[in-house]
Amino acid sequence: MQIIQSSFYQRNTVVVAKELIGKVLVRQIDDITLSGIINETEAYSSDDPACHAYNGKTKRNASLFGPVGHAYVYFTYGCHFCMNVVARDNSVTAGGVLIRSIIPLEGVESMQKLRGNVYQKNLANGPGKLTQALAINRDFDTVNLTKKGFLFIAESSNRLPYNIKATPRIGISKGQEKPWRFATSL
DNA sequence: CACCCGATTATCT
DNA sequence: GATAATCGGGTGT
Repeated sequence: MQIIQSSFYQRNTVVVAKELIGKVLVRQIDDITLSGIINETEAYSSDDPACHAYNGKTKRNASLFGPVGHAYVYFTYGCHFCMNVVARDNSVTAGGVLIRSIIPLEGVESMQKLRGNVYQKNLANGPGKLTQALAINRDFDTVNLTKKGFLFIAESSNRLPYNIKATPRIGISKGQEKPWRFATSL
């Protein structure tokens, strides 16, 4: 299992979003491993009105301005967490990639318990769902994902996805024209 | 299967 | 006081 280094994230946010498709998100809970293949992402950078960091740094979005390869986790709609990976080049002050969906790989039974026994297809196919399936909460904000620990991202041993589609992003009111959502069905 | 709506809270105006 | 990078359950076709 090869962990992705921070240099991977020190590039244009949109490029990182696209290339994160097919990587493996790993969550280690004590001696249990939960993992899944990332198959849907969205790019948000500070030059984009849809980005949380567009209007400057606040307490909530501070980690988007922090070191690349770390997590940005926020709470929304009163009941859901969403997870981003901080990624940007030097042309912007903040940026991150929203992980929207993973395909469960290891620890499926544990994910089902965390999710309340839903079918595998619906286990982690949404930003709020995957954080619940992996037991990710606000405490994971600023966690370093480039070191082996309880949460990190690794190269996949599976074949690379071949049909990545770029489409407009979901659930936003500004910047809707940018095709910065990436998805694959593997 | 399409559409509608409530939950529930941090953040900003 | 309004809004939000969502979800799941409900209703109606």
